[in-house]
Amino acid sequence: MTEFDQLFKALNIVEDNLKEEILKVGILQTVPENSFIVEQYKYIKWLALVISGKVRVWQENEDRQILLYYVKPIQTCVLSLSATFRDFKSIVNAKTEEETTIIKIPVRFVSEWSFKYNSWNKFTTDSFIFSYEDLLHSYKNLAFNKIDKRLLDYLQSFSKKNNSTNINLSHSQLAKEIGTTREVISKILKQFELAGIVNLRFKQIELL
Amino acid sequence: MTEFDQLFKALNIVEDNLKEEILKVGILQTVPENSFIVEQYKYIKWLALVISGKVRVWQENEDRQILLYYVKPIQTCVLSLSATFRDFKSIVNAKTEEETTIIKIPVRFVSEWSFKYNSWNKFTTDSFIFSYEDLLHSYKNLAFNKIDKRLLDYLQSFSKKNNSTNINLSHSQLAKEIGTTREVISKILKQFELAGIVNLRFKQIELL
DNA sequence: AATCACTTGTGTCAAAAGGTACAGGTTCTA
DNA sequence: TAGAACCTGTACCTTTTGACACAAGTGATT
Repeated sequence: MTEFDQLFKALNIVEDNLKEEILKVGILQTVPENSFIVEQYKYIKWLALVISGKVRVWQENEDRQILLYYVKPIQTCVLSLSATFRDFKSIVNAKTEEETTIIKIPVRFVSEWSFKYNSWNKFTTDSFIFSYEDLLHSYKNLAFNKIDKRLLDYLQSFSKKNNSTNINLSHSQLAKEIGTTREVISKILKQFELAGIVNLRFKQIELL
Repeated sequence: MTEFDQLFKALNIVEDNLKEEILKVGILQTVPENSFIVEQYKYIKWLALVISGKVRVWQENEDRQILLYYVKPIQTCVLSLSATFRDFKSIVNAKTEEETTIIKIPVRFVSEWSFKYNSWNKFTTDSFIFSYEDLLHSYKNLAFNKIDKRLLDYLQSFSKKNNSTNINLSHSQLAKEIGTTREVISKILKQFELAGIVNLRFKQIELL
């Protein structure tokens, strides 16, 4: 099965015309690790659909940064999507964290198709809805929970997603995801260890 | 001009068929102050479009709450909108803060029209995009800025929206919007006054 | 003018989180 | 095997924010 077929299947694209159009204008591309897919303040020319790999999307200030979400197969970055509807600049950064295969669609087709093809319309709408709720969840989490709770949540959902109780992340990586400093993470993890919640090893955290 | 005509004009609805449909199924309603439009965890049956008045949308925890946004004329609550696309429960609360006139559309039409009518499609898409960026802005603000900066931002944008340097809000109302306590607001406002940024009067803050 | 509900001001203390500094551990590679 | 680069642990201090307590001001109503 080609990458395009995977895409059609995952997005429930049944219209032959749409398939044809996607095959005609879509560009399959494999991007190495640590490459920027979109950069803050730059114009977006393509909508990238991730077929395999992983893309990290975040925003940054002068000194700190905050994770917004990861784009995984088969998804797209909502913020690129929203930019394509307005032919606008990106307000976030997105960078591959592994070798990633994407299908690129020139922006001008994206909004056109959403009115022309039902399945594409559903895909864009669902992307917005899903992402909005995801961001809302993060916002609520940030507003109501202290760092220890947020860290524990992060570890648990990470473990769940990767189907392993071993989390191979350094303290500074965790700090970057959660939006705090390395020392704070180290201290809290130590508390967790004393409380019997985790085992700490070099670059590895085991959830108990 | 009727409320429906106002709506058509504001949303650039030109299709006669769509106008007809809206007139047929839409219900014009005037809601008194402090009424719930949607309640957290309850099913959404109608999409409410605000014609005049003001609706506050927020989320709450056990003890605290956090403002998400206000729905003003002519807008709709994105979260209701997203719920209508999935016929789902509300994850927020929305309550009128003034007497508010709304047009209610039964949910099943909302997604149907978005594929059928270009202007409706544009309206829903724009609502999602606008709201997403709005929420993103709030998220970033919460993540990177301290309370004094957030308070000042709030005051300035409030003043801008209402076209007046006088802000008639009590300290506890401000605390509720920003997600902190009344005392913290009082102290920060006092600092602002000493710094010559504001004048404080009873239930009124003048931005200088 | 007395009362009530609400608002504002402020002092003290505690908790949460961040910043600095430094010691020492692990891994890799030249 | 000696760095270099990165990771972890922790002590100490500061800033930010929140919690509690209480005094006093304002406006409306009776």
